[in-house]
Formats: sequence, structure tokens, C-alpha cells
Amino acid sequence: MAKDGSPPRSGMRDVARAAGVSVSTVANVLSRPSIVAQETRLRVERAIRSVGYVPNGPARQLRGVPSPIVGSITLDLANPFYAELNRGIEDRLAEAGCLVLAGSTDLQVAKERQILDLLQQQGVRGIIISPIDPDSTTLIQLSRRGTPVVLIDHPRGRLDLCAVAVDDTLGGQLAGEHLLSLGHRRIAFLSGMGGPGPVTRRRDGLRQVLAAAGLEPDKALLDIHMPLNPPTLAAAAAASVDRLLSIDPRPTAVVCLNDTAALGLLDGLCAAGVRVPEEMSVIGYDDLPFARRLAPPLTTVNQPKYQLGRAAAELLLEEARPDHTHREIMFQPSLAIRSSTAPPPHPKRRSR
Amino acid sequence: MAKDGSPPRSGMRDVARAAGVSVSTVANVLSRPSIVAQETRLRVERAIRSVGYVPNGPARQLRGVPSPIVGSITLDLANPFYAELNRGIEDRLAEAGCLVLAGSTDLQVAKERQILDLLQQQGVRGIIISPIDPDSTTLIQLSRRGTPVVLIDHPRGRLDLCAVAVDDTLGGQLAGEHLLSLGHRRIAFLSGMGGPGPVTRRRDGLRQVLAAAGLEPDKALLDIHMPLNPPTLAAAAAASVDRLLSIDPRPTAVVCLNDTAALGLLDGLCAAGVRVPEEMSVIGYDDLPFARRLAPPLTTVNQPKYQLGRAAAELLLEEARPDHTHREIMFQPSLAIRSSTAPPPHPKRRSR
DNA sequence: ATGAAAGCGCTAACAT
DNA sequence: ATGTTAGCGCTTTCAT
Repeated sequence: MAKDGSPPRSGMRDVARAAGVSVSTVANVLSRPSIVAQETRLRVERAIRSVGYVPNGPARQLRGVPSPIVGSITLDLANPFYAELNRGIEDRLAEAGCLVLAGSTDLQVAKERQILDLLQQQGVRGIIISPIDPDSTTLIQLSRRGTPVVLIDHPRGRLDLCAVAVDDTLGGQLAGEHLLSLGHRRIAFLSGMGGPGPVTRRRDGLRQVLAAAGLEPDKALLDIHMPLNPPTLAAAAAASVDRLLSIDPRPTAVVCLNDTAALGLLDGLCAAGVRVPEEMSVIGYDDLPFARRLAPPLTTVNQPKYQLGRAAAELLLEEARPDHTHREIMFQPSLAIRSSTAPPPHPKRRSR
Repeated sequence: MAKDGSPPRSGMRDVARAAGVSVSTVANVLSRPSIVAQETRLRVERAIRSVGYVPNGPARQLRGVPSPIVGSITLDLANPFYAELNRGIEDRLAEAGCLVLAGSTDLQVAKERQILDLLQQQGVRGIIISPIDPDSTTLIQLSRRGTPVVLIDHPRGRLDLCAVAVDDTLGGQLAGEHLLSLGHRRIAFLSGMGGPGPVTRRRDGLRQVLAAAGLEPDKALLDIHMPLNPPTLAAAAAASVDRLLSIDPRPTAVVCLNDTAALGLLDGLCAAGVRVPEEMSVIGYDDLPFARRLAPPLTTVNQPKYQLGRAAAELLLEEARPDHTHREIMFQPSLAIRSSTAPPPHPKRRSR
């Protein structure tokens, strides 16, 4: 097992030598085949194959050819929502000959910075990001230096950039209206530790609906923040059941930050002997593929995950065009009503 | 909105000028701070910040510094199994300052080649791949040229490379033994269109167990290949129900290629009025988080997804070491027995 | 301790 | 139609 037994990659020089021409002729064959004499071109093309020539990306990039790599930074690439989104990004980028470099921040500013720095150094073609640090200097610097940046699920705010988003407030409203129409008057909102962001906006939408119905928001909407120690989100949700059930008077419905949390909550509720939806209604968010087959089938807010990704990539690619103007694409969520929601149990009469 | 209003990225030259030193001193501050005079170093460091210097990755790479990018090629990065695996890869790589570039092949050789070519051109640090083209010239070339390649779920075979895998045959055996012990004698195997690969090995394991139990494999094991037109795997599985139910005599259990297919099959079976597990047992594969809360809770074969990814990244990183020898890490699957499996319905007496 | 200089592989402007 | 040449930004000897 030799140490450095790998034959060095051959470059244009080798091709040129093998074909008996100069490097620029090789370059021409590669980038402007039409200006090269038929015969010469064939000879060069043969040489390219015979020496196993592979263009050197970094060298080309150094000369100004844009990198084919686009960074995608999300909370967690293993989260099915982001996984599907990344797939949308990948598919659109592939049509342009580009690749996705995916990174996860786990909601940590330090990780976000680390990835952004690395991507900046690599001189990527662009960045699609679900940002957590509102005023990341790196992000601003990147954008000012000419790297296309597309925001996901983030108000464009001061950063004048392209963005794709789903109307989170509406999502919260849909959940709230559904619950209200069922007769619920005390609703818990299960969220994580994050600050402002999509989840908070959903909560706001929910709150608005409660207020509009004449309820006192502070009494009708109860916040539950999940503990952060459990290893998975689902486990954290399951561990939140105690808090939920100890609220007095007990809420009759829970809106979860996403389907995975709802899954965990369902587990916890089941373990605690609370029947869903008879004793407690549960609403998820995202409408992941498994939602419709859970026990019970989960009522949840659907988001167009794949399309979001495609749109983000589309916007990113558009930025390369000279006449580009930043813009935002907003998608609408919709409510998938299934069996995890029902009218609240009859008041005044506690079961069992 | 100016066309090229972006100030050009500043390089070491700019830093050098700002600090009143030469570029090589700047380079030294960056790579061997110890050999630079204290005072000079501070001055240079200040200059680095003041001009907003960012190292140029491609230029460094051209000079021989390895790329921080590792490619991960799987069937589909949106598939929760691979998403989780990619997360394992990412986490391990992050510890080494590296990033994951994820690509999906959708089982198409052309896509695999396309991604491999691009990665090769970029001169990535290494490649982790769940290969579909058994003798991809690019892959072999890549490896011979010194790029670390780690195979996932693929026998190392002729390609002498590092690999991580789960014992698929054992996985199939576990499923088969469980079903056999329950009394099943006619079992369907739901798979896709793929050729040899992990799924086929699971089927072989299952077949072995049936044969060992004295059954005639060709009668006891029925193959169902899903149609490829439906948009999602789950939909394809649901659409396979007709075929399944038309087999005569009807199988009493189905082993699915993965949990997502099992999910779809459950849907289809439910729609067809076939009760699970009373009339038909169903086994999945992967043990995705939702499996335990499906209706009914899914019996499935568990694979250590995240750990697989970490191990692959570990192996990849190890290849950089001079004393490296290719090796394979094999994980064991385990059976999670839940409620989608039960003894077969009493023979001779058809329900309804 | 610091600087000058030679490329890495490629593209593009220019010369032939 | 083909060849020559000058860098892109950096790392690395090798002087000083």
C-alpha cells in the first residue's frame, strides 16, 4: 500500500502535449469548440479522454468562473421539513448544473457563523438560509460582496434580500379558527426555546384569532416551552405533558410547533392516559407524510415544503441576471383537518 | 441598483499594504503565527480585521491545501433514512472543520455520474456514497487519484475501499423469523425497481429463513414490485395493494422495503378494508420516528442511521492518515416488534 | 524576522 | 486557426 501512489491529476498541459497543440487550443475546444478546426478539435477531444482529463474547478474559479456550489443553511437537515426543502433546492439547482451544500445550525448562532464563514471562504455561488442571527455581519458582508442570498421563513426587514416564506401568521390563524369553531376556549401552544421566528409568528396568529373572538388572550393562550435536555424533539414534547396537564384549568387543545413535536406529545398523552381527541385536541404543523396515518390521524397545517425549496433556488439563480431586483415569494399554508381535533370535553363534568 | 457595485473582496495584498508588511508575512501570521514578531503580528491581525479579509479557499486549494468539502451521494436526501445519515456525517465532519455537500441520485446512473463528475472537478476532500452503478469509472478513477471514498450499504467487492454497512441479510432474517414464529407461511416482499442492493439482500435473508424452515421459497415468498409512476413512494406502495390482494392464495404478511412504503401500504390496505394485523401483517424497515405511533404501531427493522453516518465520516477522515488501511464497519439491525404483526387469520375460513 | 519570487491550473486578451 | 502571455490569490522555498 504505497503512500502517495496516486498518479497526479492531468491538466490541460498534458492534454495539449498529447494532442500536439497549445493549452489555449485545448481551452478553446472546451469553451468555444466552434472556432477550432474540425480536425484539431477531434484530436484534442481524443487526447482529453485518453489522458482522463478533468477540469480543475478551483483553478477555474480563481480565474472568475463562478462556483457551482450553493449553500443551504437550515436548523437541521435531518428534520423532514428541511430535508424536503433541501430536495426542492437540489432539484432546481441541478437544472443549472449546481450542487447543494447543506448545513445545520441547531439554532446556535456560533454554528451559523462557522458555516457562513466556511461558505464565504469557498466563494460559493450563493446561499439559501433560514437565519437565526438577525444581524449576522457575515451574512450582510456576503451579500454586499455580491453573493446572492435568499432568506427562508424570515421577514426581509432591514436586510434587503430575496426571500421565500410561508404566511406563518395565517397558519396560526387557521389552527386557531378551527379550534375556536370546535368550541375550545383554552388553548396551549407548545414551542421550543427559539426567539422570534416562524414559530412565534404562528403563535401570534393564533393569539390574534382568540382576541378577535373576544377572548382574553392571556387566559385563552397558554405557552408551554419544551425542556431542552431530551435528545430528540419528540422526546422533549412527550416530556412536556406534565406541564400541560398541570395547568389549571386544564387547556382543552394544544397547538404544536411541528408534526414531530405533535408525534411526541401524542406519545406522552397516551402514556398519561389522556385520550385524543376526546379529552384533548392536538394540532401539528408541516403536514409531514406520516401525519395522516398517526393514531389518531393528525390535524395539521400544511406547508409546501418542496416548492419552497424550488422557489428559493429559483430566486437565487435569478440574482445572477443583470436586471435583478430583490423580491419575496410568499406561500399560503392550509389546514388539513383530520381526527386529532374534536369539540372539547363537556365542561364541569370531569371524566373518570 | 448598481450593476457591479460590490467592492472586490480584499486579499492578502490588501492586508499587507494596510499593515505595511509583505504578503508572506501576512501568510506567516495566518499559518505560523509563532515565527512572527509579536508587534508585527498584532499589526497584521488588526489589518486583517480592518480590511475584512477572508481567505480565498479555491486559491489555497490550488496551492495544495485540501478542500473542506465532502460529498455525500445517496438515493434521496429527503428520505428520512438518508437525511438522518447525512446529519451523522455532518456532525462528525464539523468536528474536523468540514462541510457536507449532499446529492440525490433517485437510483439513476446518469445522475450519479453527473454529481460524481462535478465533485471530482471541485476536488473535494472525499466522497461518501451509496452507489448504484457497480463499476462507475468515475468512482474508481476518483479513488485511484487519491480521493477518499467510503461506500455505504454496498459490499466492497472488487472496489477495495472503506465501507460502512448494516447487515441487511440479518435484517431480512429477523423479519422472516418473526413472521414464521407467528405462523405465517406465505409472505409478500414489497420492493421497488432497483437491482442488487440492500433491499435485495434483505429479501435474500428472508428467503433463507423460509427455506431453512422447510418451506418452498418460491411458493412462500411472493415478490411485488411497486409501480414507478406514482409521485411518492408511499403512493406507489398504496397502489400495490391490488396486486397484493389478487395473489392466490393470498399472502398473510408483507415485508416492505422501508417504513415509508409500509406507511403507504397501510393506507392502501385500510382503503381496501383489510384489517392490519388481523387479516394481514405488515413489517417495515428503518424504524423511523413515526413508526411507533402509526395506526397500528409498526413492527419494523431498526437501523442505526445517525451512527452509520458518523462512522462513514470517521472512516473518510481516517483515510487522510498515512498508515491508513481500508476497512469496513458493519452494524447490526434489530427488530422492533409492535402491533402491525400478529398470527395469520385462521385458514380455510375467510372473513366477511 | 521579513521579503522576493516561483508557480498551482486555468482563462482571456493579444499576437501571430 | 493557433500560440504566447499575463495574471487570479495563495503557499512555500529561499534569500536577506
